[in-house]
Amino acid sequence: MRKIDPEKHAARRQVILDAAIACFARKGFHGTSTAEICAEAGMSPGNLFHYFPTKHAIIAAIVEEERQETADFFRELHEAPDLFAALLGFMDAAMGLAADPVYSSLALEIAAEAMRDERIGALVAANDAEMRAALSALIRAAHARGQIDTAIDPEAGARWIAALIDGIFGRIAVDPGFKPDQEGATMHLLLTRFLRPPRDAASASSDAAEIG
Amino acid sequence: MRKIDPEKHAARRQVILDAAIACFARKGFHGTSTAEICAEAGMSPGNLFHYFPTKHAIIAAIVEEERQETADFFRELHEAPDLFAALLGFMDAAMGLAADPVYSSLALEIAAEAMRDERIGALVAANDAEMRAALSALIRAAHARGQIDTAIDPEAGARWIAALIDGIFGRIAVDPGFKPDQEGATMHLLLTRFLRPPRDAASASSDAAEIG
DNA sequence: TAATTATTAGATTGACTACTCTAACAAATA
DNA sequence: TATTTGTTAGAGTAGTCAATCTAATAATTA
Repeated sequence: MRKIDPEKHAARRQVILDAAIACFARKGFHGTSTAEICAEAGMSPGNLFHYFPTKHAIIAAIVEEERQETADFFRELHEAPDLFAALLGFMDAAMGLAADPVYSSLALEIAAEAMRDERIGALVAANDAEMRAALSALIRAAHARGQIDTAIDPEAGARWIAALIDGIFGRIAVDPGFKPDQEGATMHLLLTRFLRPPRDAASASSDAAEIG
Repeated sequence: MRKIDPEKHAARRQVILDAAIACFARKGFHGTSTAEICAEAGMSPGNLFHYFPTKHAIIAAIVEEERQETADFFRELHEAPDLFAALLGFMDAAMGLAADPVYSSLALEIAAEAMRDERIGALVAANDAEMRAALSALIRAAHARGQIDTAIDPEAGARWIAALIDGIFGRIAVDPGFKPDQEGATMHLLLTRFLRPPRDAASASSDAAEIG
């Protein structure tokens, strides 16, 4: 008998995923036919459906791939001496990804699909929760080292940092004048003012008073 | 002969638009068939296509409707005595809209469609440019009154405020724990620290130094 | 009232959809 | 070598899609 070669199998799956990513970024999930993915991947529908049972399974695999990549990125982040600087580095990396039109189109498409299809929604929500958990852990560690203002609640801070990342992708989608490589300075200023510990106790408490 | 009654005509169009909004929010633009819109609107396809030549024209009309509403909102904003407070009010209103699942689904769907269809993309970009122009004008006026830090460039500031709004909708899409009515305080803190004039000149310049 | 035209219904069309089926081919084991 | 089984192709299926067409009806004006 013959056994399945896991490496070859995975490589073949990846060919399909890469083709699907290109198509979904170009025309969206529902705007792409399985025939188009077949053409991009250079294979027959019989072959494609040998590796994925449904079109839905393809986008689910893409979301899972995404999760892996984000998790890998965070694994290295905690070793940095200055955690606030590490956070800025993470945000710069997010800007770099957003600058890639394929990546940003895909991210937006997945977010939209998450609202329509609750199976995708659950996967995306899990990814997001994982990222926010890493971010709030980073904030907590930075609190201990005095690198981020303890007035910032770790969970709330993580949420708004995540919102800012979502916002970057939103800008790419609707604002052709938003150039990631020129917007880094303002983003750093925003994050610095939002998160950095105040120089003296008085100014921190007066900020808090203003938001009442 | 018989002339077209503009009021009746507009009302009938609105029935279709409202039905389409409900459908698009539920299942997305490409996930919704014209037959579904007909069912929701309670009319035949012949009738629907009497008022809109294509399905695309329907979503285009929805985007235009959106533009009107945003413009109306900004018209009143400039008369406020405290422009920073007015901005916070605007952001609170955005959070209120985002809390409506129909509105937020639709906004995300339109953003995703803007990346796929350049005709929609152009409409959405025009809306966004209009909103950012209003925001930067508000920042400039606030500069003159000392209500917003002059270290914030009006255009860059407007871009990142817009990014924050996009981010709110992103949170709604992927983070079920994001409750708009509980996140206002952190948002106000972020905006206050980002935009408010510093209490003394020294701290403003030291912020600037940190982002180098 | 007669003529005109806006409005509406609903069956229909041809293209397209995700996916299946059958069968051939290729590789690896016994 | 013989056999098993993973891999591939491509025609085919049942159904859906946006949009059209024909024709009937309702409202307005002359």
